[in-house]
Amino acid sequence: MKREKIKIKKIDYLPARQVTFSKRRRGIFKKAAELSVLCESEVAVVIFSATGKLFDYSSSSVKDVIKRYKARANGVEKSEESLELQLEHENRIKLSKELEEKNSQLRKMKGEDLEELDLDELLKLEQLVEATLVRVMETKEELIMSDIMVLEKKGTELVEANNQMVMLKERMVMLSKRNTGPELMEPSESATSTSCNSALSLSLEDDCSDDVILSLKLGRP
Amino acid sequence: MKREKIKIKKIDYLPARQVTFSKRRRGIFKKAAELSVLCESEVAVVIFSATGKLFDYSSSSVKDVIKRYKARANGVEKSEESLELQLEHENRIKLSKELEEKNSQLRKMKGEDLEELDLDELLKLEQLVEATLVRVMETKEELIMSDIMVLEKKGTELVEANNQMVMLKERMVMLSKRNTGPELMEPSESATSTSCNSALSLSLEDDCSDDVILSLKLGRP
DNA sequence: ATCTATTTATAAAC
DNA sequence: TGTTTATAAATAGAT
Repeated sequence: MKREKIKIKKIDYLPARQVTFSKRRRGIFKKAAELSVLCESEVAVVIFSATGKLFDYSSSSVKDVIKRYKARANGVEKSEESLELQLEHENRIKLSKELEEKNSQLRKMKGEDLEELDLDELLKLEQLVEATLVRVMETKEELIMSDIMVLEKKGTELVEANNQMVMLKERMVMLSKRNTGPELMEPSESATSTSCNSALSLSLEDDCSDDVILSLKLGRP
Repeated sequence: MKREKIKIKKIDYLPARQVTFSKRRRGIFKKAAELSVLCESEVAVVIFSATGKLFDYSSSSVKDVIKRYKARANGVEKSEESLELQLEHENRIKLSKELEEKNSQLRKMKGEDLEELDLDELLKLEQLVEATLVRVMETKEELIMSDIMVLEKKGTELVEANNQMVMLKERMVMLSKRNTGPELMEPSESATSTSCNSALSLSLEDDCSDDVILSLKLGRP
């Protein structure tokens, strides 16, 4: 199976010509579609086969593109356009430029197209990006601290709740001792709590496995 | 230098988009031209850039193709076409088919597309080609023989002319002997001539270098 | 506009 | 028409 370079002249052999026609036709339509998307342009392709069959493609509508073509090709000048249309056109141009500018800025903020910038602009961009970075880190710290405080508060509440439960249990044990004797007496401990600058480790334990057990962690992994 | 696959979506970066637009636009026009030539079809491409600039290409005339498109797209039926046009069309189709058939035959005579033929057809083609070959060889032989005969005739004439010249010369020598004495007497020879079936070799010589000298050859090298 | 590494299109064969 | 494959052609990115 080897594919040869072909000369661009009529393909004599009919079956080959038909196959080539349909392959290349699809190829052109595909290219036209790609161009219209990549570059936001309006494209129309009209093809008549040797036998007179019509094939067409358009990114929008062939007829619209033809209308537009005729308007242009017949030399319709700006003076003939309505004022409103002119204004619309100018407005669109202006908006496009603005959008382009924003796109450009955005890309630079993402570190793209930096080779377009001179040293001064690069320094400014650097400052801008650094400032952004600082704000981001600050915001992050704030959020973390806020989370920590929420958790510490919850932890405190839980410690409190745990202590109350422990006391409640002791009371229940004493009550049951009075009723059934002292042989079921158990030891009891107080809960502990630790915290450091950017990480919180909190643990509440009770010797008895069916008691309340809490373990919370927060920090950079 | 690395070229990446791109996604078919609007190119954000304006300069890149402009470059791509012009490259691909030319690409499509080229493909359209190739298709029209390879497959004898009529192709028109109309492109409006994002800024509204018009670019077009057509194998014939964009306007003609558009006319044809409109006639077709608007559902102009055959009944609306003139009778003359219908006849023209039918005639063209017929001629195209004939041409196609001739092309096909010609290609087979050149030994192309032979895989399309069955054994019977191949045998016929072989006979045809062999007959052609025989005729070609015969014609060639005839031509050669005719050339040989022409040359033999010319050779004979030249031998004759040479003999006459020799005789003339002898007479002149004799005449000069009578006037100046016998010391300048020279020898003289008769010419020789040989010929065989398909090659002729003819040579006429005289001992004296300023006499007539002829050497002719014809044959397969 | 020019240069190439790559991707894409496609001619030939099934 | 659809699929496959080796090769030609187009082209993205860089200059």
